[in-house]
Amino acid sequence: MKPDDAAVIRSLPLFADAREETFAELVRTAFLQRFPPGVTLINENDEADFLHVVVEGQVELFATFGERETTMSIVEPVGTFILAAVLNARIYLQSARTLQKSQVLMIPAEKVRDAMGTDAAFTRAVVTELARGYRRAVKEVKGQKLRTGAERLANWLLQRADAEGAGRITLPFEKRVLSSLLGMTPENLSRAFAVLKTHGVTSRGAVITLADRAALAAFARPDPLIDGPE
Amino acid sequence: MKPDDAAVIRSLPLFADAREETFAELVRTAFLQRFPPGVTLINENDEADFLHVVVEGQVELFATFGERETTMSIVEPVGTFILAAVLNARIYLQSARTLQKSQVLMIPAEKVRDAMGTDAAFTRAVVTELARGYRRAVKEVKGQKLRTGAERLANWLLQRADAEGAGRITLPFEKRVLSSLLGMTPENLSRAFAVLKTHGVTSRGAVITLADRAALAAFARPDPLIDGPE
DNA sequence: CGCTCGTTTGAGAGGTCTCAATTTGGGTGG
DNA sequence: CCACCCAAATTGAGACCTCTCAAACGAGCG
Repeated sequence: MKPDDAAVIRSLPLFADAREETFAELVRTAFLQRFPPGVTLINENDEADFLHVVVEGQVELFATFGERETTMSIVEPVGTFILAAVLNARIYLQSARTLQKSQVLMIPAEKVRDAMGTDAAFTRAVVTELARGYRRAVKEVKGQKLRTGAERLANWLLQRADAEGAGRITLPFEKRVLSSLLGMTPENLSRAFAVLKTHGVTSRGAVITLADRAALAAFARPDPLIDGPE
Repeated sequence: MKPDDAAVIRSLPLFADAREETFAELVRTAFLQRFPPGVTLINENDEADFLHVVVEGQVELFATFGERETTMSIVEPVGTFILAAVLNARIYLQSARTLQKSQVLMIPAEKVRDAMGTDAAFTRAVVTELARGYRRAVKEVKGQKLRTGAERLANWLLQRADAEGAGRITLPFEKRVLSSLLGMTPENLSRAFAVLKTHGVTSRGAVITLADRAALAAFARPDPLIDGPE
């Protein structure tokens, strides 16, 4: 691993407060691997062997039930995934596949658990990160149960626009993935976009333009208790 | 608080491994309050002041979006709620109200955070409990996105029947609450029960009978990665 | 006994899904 | 650089699921 990769990972909330020895030991025993797009990294039902850190690229977390499948989240640099399964030494609830050429750091689960026993600051960071993820999942449930598909899309667009600080968004992945992330079919996403056209949303390919933010917000009714990043 | 109440709380996974002083301090500064049914204990958007432990009765966690409302979970003795908000000193994402006459222990959030700094075993238990809740929430998302209403009901019934070890279930709360917990309307729950009639499910009032577990399971396709308790 | 509230049933509208047919747009190879 | 090609996206039709509104039913309680 390159020194600046290590520096970026070190700056993650999860590792920033850890002691030097703790971080060194975690990184020393970790593997940094490159993957082409479309590779399955983990399968639900497998034992949680590694904490994963996306250093480069894009990873999709998804879940299945019989033949049905849904996208649970997209992890981009620098983000971690399946912390909970690692901590409780459980099996994965979600599968993961690369959407782009990616670079992933894999830290042995055992080392993470060991580090918690010896580094209180790291443990505190783990708690904070876990609680953050927990709250994200709760918000996801709220969005799914309380909003329609078009509302979820509208709020996703608003959030994205705010993050990019513009009225023009470029989708970071295919619409098919977005539809699954929002809990609908690709066909339905198209129709949701058609609905939002009456609120100033136009799309050409992957480029979405929000002509009237206020009108879209009036429809979406964004709520920090559902849309907030944490 | 009565000594045996303290003993029950002490036996919770969250507190079982804590040092004696830690537990004593937490309980010493806590309030044990009784509430009649229908009382709102906390409101989403309020600051997280207390970790709540349901000692007796039944508490409903719910969330709202505009005029819409949905039940997030039901907490029964002895269970805790809103741990994540307490740990990260954030606002509540969910509201809570009593469904029955209840007794709730309220531990000041600050004391919980303090205890984590001084008691590593307690901290470890907090991590485990958090991760458990996180995984529960992920499973909830999976169920909502991957299953139909009737399927969610069927799996809920199977889980309940297994817990009670019988083919006959008595609903622990109103069907209205169950419908909201499962993410549908009361009318739709009735129709879901009608669907399950063809799979051996009959109901008279709050008493549900599963005549043919195998047939119901064939319809529900229970999955430990969605239905499991943790 | 009769009220009240939860539940059920019915009808109709809206939302979502599947299947199928086009259209679009990006990527590749000539 | 361009034409082709294929996957992704859109559009349409019909079925299914879910929601709302309304009314009837039933159980529990005063």
